[in-house]
Amino acid sequence: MARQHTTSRDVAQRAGVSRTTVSFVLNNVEGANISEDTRQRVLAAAEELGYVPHAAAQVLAGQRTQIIALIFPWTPHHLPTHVFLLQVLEGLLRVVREKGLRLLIDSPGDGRGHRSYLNLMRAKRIDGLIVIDPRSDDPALRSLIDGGFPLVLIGNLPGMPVSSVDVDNRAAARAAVQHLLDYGHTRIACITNAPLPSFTVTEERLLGYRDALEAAAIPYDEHLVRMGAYTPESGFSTMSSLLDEADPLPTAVFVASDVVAFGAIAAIQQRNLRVPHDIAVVGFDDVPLARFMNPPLTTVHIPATRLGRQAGELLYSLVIDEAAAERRILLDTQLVVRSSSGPH
Amino acid sequence: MARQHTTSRDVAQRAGVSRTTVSFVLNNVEGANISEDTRQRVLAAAEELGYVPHAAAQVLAGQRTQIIALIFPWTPHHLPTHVFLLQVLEGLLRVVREKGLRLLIDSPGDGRGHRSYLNLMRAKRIDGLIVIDPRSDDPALRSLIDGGFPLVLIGNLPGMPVSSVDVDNRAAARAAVQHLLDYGHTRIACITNAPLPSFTVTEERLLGYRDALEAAAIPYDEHLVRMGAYTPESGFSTMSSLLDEADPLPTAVFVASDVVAFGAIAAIQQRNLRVPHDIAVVGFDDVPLARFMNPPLTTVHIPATRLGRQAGELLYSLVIDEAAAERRILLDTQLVVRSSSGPH
DNA sequence: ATACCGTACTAACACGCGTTAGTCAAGATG
DNA sequence: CATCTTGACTAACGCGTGTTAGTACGGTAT
Repeated sequence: MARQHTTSRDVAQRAGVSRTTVSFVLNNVEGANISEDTRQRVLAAAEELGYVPHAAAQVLAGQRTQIIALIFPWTPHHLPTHVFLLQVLEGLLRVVREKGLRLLIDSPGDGRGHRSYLNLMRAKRIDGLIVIDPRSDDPALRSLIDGGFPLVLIGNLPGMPVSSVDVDNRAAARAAVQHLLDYGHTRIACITNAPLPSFTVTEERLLGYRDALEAAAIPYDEHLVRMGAYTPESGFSTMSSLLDEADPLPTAVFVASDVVAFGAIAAIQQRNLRVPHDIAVVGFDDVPLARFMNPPLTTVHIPATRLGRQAGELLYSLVIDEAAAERRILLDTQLVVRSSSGPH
Repeated sequence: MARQHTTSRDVAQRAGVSRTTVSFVLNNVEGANISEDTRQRVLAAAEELGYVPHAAAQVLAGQRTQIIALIFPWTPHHLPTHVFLLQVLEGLLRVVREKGLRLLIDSPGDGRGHRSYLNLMRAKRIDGLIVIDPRSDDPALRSLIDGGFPLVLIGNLPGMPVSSVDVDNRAAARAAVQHLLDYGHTRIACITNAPLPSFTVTEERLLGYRDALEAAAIPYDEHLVRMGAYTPESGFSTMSSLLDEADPLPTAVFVASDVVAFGAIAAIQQRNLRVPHDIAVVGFDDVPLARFMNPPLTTVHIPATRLGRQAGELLYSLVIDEAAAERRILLDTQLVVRSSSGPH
């Protein structure tokens, strides 16, 4: 069996040169003087033997791993509805491919010790990582930042010296609610996501909601604010409870996440209320399916693919240039008006 | 700066023992006789120094990489609508976590040479891999199989000696169409996915469609069969063309993929036709959002999460036990009847 | 008294690569 | 002629681990 890894020694032997020469040739080392003749001999030998350098050996000899990691906060259970991840992957995989890297994915989970994604860096398994929706109380993140590891956030972590790519969630949410105000709505409910205190994203969107109301001099009514949990099911149930309990009913709802909005719309329609006629709905994310819903969903477009791409490129620059300074990039959002929202 | 990796030598020095002893202690080597006293000293030293073994060095010394890869055939561009991937990830990440592995993801793309996922194995970067929707004309797959690398398919590759986890797409599609026949429909259109000849999945679903028609003695009408492309957009446009050209209109459509069905439904509704009243729709996949559509989508449930889990466990057994025989696992599907289908 | 044996360790090798510091011959220079 | 450069290579080290083959030694059996 050819179960034996062919090593650079095999190539050297076949080409009748030393292992060093093989290394020089295959890595196109600048200062090395290799005659064109032997160069070709080495290349031919490597080709014939199907030589592929042993990754671990290269790493150990001081090279980079050529692997970066993407860490996302969603547990496996919640994953299937997080289309956002796919969009980020689209952008990120493009960069990864361009740069000849590989991508490892993981979620922090409860992963203490060995399982922690912090160990990915400590064990030098990866060159750097991207963390989506970082939690401010994550100790692993602190260690990474303190350790000076190449790290890019998708989201933000106020006050920490770390590179990030993000959107202005607060302003975007405010614009979405403003859109409803412009339509004449004054009784506007809000379904945001789980109140994990350290997830800044949902909090910011809630703040944007309050900003808009405040600017319109509409008092904040906590009975109109509910917490979903990233899933359409949670949208369905929280909207249902809202319809049960709110009196009078809201005439519009701002839902801080499209997939949750899908569930909310289903709940509204199940009661034979019509969207947007009886209740207008605005979502957040502009998931690919949003425009194919019935009715097509008015929502805030987040350039998720570009977030992924920019994060990848930023991380790459950090990996290549260790002295690179931290950078914070803010991408634009855009309100996409479709048919789920309308005049009061 | 503590930019220096702490090695097992450091631990040895601090505990006042040899590096070998450190290795014995930390790996709980069976035959080694280590006194409880020094054992504790070593453990303490490792803890104090925050020692984490260098992954590459471990691999080079003959250990496994503890990394497996998931290869999926969708280009970045098509990724965002492939919720199926997220579902598979849900199951797979669970296994990966249980076994203490890491997961690397990639798509074959056009990746020749260095970029090919084949090189992941050749460079010994991973211990094994899972390939979704394998193409029979993929040369990398052949090499992997011939090379005896640990490999599990999600999907199938008839006639190849390789482990796989799959569902019976043909039977499931047949059941879905039979459901429409039972409702009294006789003019049933079909929207399946791109006719890449080597993707067996879509072909099988089309065959199931034909099986059902044939059993009901309904002639196959190629004008009622269209090719989508995995996206809601493609569902929208193919359905639109079907509505333009088919005469008389079909009273039901079998769409071989939920996300495409969403687009198709949008196209139907845009013409002020009603689902299921004017045209009944049955999808395939039972994506998490299917039951929250308007109307809720009748579809074939695929246990995608379990596909991921089983594939992971199967792969793990192949990695651990090199002599393990190939296995083919077939999971059950189930028709989920909701409101997008109804009587003629 | 000598051979033996289990306990508690350690020296040294191998894994496969990148790379630094050479070697050696041929030609150029003083 | 002696010295220096240059071209074309190679011997040998280090990366950090796992592991095999040993060493030293106190205590038993013969």
